[in-house]
Amino acid sequence: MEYNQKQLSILEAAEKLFASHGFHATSVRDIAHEADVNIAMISYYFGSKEKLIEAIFLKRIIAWKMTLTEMLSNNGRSYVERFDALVETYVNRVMSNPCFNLMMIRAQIQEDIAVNELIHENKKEAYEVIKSFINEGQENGVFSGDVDIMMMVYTLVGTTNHVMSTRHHFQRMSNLEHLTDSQLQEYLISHTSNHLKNLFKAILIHEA
Amino acid sequence: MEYNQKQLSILEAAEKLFASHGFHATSVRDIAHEADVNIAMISYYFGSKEKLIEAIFLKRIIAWKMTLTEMLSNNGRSYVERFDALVETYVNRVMSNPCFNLMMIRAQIQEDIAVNELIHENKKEAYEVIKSFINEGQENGVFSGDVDIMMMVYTLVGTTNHVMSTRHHFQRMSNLEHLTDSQLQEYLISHTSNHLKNLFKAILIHEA
DNA sequence: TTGATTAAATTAAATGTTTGTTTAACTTTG
DNA sequence: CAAAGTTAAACAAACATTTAATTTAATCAA
Repeated sequence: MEYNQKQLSILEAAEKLFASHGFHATSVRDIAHEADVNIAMISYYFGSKEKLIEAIFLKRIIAWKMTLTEMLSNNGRSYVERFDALVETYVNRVMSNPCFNLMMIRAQIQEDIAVNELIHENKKEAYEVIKSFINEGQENGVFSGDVDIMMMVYTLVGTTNHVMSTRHHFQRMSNLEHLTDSQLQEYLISHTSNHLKNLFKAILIHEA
Repeated sequence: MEYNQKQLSILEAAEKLFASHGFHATSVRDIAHEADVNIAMISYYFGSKEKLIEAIFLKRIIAWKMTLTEMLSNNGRSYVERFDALVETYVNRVMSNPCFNLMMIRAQIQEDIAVNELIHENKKEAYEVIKSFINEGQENGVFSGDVDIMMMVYTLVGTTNHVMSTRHHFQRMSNLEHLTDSQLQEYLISHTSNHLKNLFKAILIHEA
């Protein structure tokens, strides 16, 4: 799991190219060129193009699982605070790593890719963690009881993914073409997470 | 624009294969085989693989534009009724045509595909139609004034797309594996549109 | 209704390019 | 000096597209 500099530049280049052109449209030659290494190094280090994409997913998925669990099990903060943190952190993470998340979206659509099962298992685990958290909040009377948690998670993920993956459409439609890429990213993070937090609170929090 | 039976079976086969494997992973040989026509017929009728995908998009986009405009400009129904119809019809349309909509999602992610500009123009048009409708409802005091219409549309599209594109993950996570594909589809349509209608009404309708 | 003529439809085969991967030779490193 | 790293070249397979030959369908004068 420890990668040297050459392996890391291959992983980075592959993530970038797989994200913008797709797995099949990206040749190992393209990756080698982008990473500035010889073509044979990819087979040498990763075995094959398929194994390469698997390595990319594993690296990211493990990192997210840790963040999620730590974030929700932190008992120093209230349920609402932790829920807000969940939305904010998720949105931030997706917007800050467009390349990887585009790969993720693509892989979920594709049915014939090997990493698909890996993704499903980890999505399920993540969902169970969130569900337990909400259920706990419901038992403590903080969250409303008649919430479809699954659909709420789908709205969180679906909205964020859609904003991220069509961010340049969004930019043009909102007349934000004067913003730089990082300014746009900042705008989308705050805008999307505020929108979602409002939306969820409207159905999740008992009226005072 | 009038297609014969052979052209239609090519279009149908291509839509199916592009959707499940992606544009680049689908060879014209695969399409020819699925459509049960000779390989050369695809170049003969559509010129190239690129032109073929453009033809598919044009066919669908024109149909949706008509539906949307008719639906919202129907003055026989109230604003709320028309808004509900918008959500319901959109969700229904996406869920009932998974192949085409997966192609759409894919194309929006991909930056180097020719149809991308076509999609952007039509998304913008559709958004303007919806925005005018909501604004009209706001002027008439039916809808709340402080709604981020753009983000709401992104939640509609994002949630629906995400449910549709990961519908088999959804099925497994919800323990609905006993349902047939068409039963699942029906379940997802009602479930998703109800969820979204509730969500939007919570932020869109003035409290009575 | 015939037979000739022409354009459209259809085909198998060939084209030249690009693909992922391997090889075998070479260089660097410990 | 052996193991790991690196390379250009070679490999067969698959790719989109074109070609040239053949069949089908339509038109129309006799």
